[in-house]
Amino acid sequence: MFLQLRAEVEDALESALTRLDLPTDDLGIEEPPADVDAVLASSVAFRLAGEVGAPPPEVAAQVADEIDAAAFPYVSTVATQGPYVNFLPSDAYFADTLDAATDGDYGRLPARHERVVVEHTSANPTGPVHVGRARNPIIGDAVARVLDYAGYDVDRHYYVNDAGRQIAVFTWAYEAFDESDLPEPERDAPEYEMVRYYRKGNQFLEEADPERVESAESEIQAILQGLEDGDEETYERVAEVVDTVLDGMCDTLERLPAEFDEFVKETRFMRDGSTDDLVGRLKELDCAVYEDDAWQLDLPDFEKHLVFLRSDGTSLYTTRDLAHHEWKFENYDRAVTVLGEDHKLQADQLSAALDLLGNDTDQLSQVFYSWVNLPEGGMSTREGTGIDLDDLLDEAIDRAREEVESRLDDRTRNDLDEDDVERIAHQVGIGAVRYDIVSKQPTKGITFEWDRALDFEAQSAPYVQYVHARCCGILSEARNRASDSRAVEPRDDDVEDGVPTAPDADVLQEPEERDLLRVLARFPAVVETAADDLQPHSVATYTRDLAETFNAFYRECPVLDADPETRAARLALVAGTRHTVANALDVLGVAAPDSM
RNA sequence: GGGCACGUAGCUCAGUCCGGAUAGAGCGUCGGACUUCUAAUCCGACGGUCGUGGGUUCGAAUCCCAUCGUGCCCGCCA
Repeated sequence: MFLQLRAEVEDALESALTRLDLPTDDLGIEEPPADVDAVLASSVAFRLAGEVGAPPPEVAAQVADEIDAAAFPYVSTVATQGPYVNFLPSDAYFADTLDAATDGDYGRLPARHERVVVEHTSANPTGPVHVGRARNPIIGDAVARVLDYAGYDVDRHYYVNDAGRQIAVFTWAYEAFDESDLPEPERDAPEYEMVRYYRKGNQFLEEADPERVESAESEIQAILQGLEDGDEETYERVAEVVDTVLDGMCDTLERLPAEFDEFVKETRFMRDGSTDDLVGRLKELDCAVYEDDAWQLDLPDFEKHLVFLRSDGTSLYTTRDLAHHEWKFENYDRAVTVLGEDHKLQADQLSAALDLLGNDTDQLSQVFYSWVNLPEGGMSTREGTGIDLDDLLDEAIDRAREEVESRLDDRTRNDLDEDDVERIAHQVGIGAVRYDIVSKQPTKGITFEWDRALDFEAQSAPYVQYVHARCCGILSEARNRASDSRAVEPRDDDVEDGVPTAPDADVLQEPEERDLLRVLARFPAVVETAADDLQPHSVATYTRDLAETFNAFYRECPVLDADPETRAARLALVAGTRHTVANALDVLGVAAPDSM
């Protein structure tokens, strides 16, 4: 509704200014502060005061006079407040909001028939997923979800770096060392078992005798060369390591949840010849130079050259990534990549090179986030420093379970069985971890601290999830009472699952009811903006706003014991809130518990 | 040295891209509210030179310049 109202306000202002013979390039539309009744306002009078030769409040009055509110279904009144022109919503605005929100798909925007690929995580398959990396799947998955809600046709890709030196080291180490030389794995999972070879191999290369290191290096080099030459046996050796570790990592990522439609391997673009083809085209570019026996690009606006072919004739990660991106452009209308801030320069160079190759780089958007560090520094798979994501999630679930159980004791509730407790512990524990990360601007630095990451108070997931549980509680109670009364009186045809299908929004006149409807009305616009800006965290901000507004309604407006007409309308409002909270949390990838 | 990000209440953050109505939350502190549709809730109080200094503007947390602090990057690694 908000989107339509905004369109009406634009229309109203534009035509009014045109009739007054004033410029319409900046309508000054904004959302007024909370204590103003209007849903939208315009500050255009400030700008036009000079031109008109009158003080802003007078200009505002002229503009307001020129608008006929009756011509716009969702505008009831156009009023000035000092220099501002305020647009107040009509009854139809509230009625249609109530109606729209009771749809389970509320917040999903019409299909755009545009294919988007969201690439995220893409962590090297070298070991367990640690918390330092966890921001990528959480933000990436939320970006994919918000685009999905906004009507895009979304695919999620994990780009698998299976051709780099680290993977060659890993493959060598896996084949060279015996399990009896390794420490016990930290968990009974493939990536925890495998990472021991990786760490052992790296340690060996740093500490062993020079001759032994040299012989290891030649084996590693042979693996790299085998991949470059398209040797089938080498691919298989590497794939065994990569696939095993990746499977384990994905089990962890699924817990968030973060799932992928496709795992795109880097070697794919070596095997299908597209990297060779790309190298040929790069050499033809005007800025291509051959220096120090290597082919490089002298990119404008970049200080350093970008090497795309080594002196030994092998390709680099960036070269393959160029082929990878051209492949994305062929198959999708848009490509979004979620990357750590340390990849910023590389991403800019990639973009510049793609542009020179004749691609439309407007199709490519990159979302950057800063690393999660420990108070004592960064996390590293190779060195084994860091908090495993599995441990964080387990701890979160344990703490959530304690919370649920202590509440059970306090309230002597008997409506939850063991399965319920376990389900709630998972939803709340994982939701809290995820919400904590997705609700912040990705560019802000985060230092990991257990107590802060697992704080269930504060502005966290449980606060919002609780609103969903409350809504479900009211609705299920309404159903119970409806089924009790059905024995004596016939079921009302206008009632579905205890919720009236055609409620009368006009009876919702309490300020708390109106405020809630206003917030509900904004949800589709929030989704649209979050998708346009690739900023899912703004949806998290919205969920807090919605939860707070619902809690005020909950305090002031009894639902089940109200008179029948009010009860019906309020039930619809609760149902609408439930869908909105559930969908907003779904955009963030956070579960919405039916009870807590 | 160069580039990019970040700096808002004691702490953690919205708001900044696209300038507008007394800068909003939560935590913590202090004080209140459960015979009521779930108190993981709500209400109140205290708390801010929006890093600093200039500039643009009728108007700046928001735009520009400078400066300080922190992080990241500047490899024939990925």
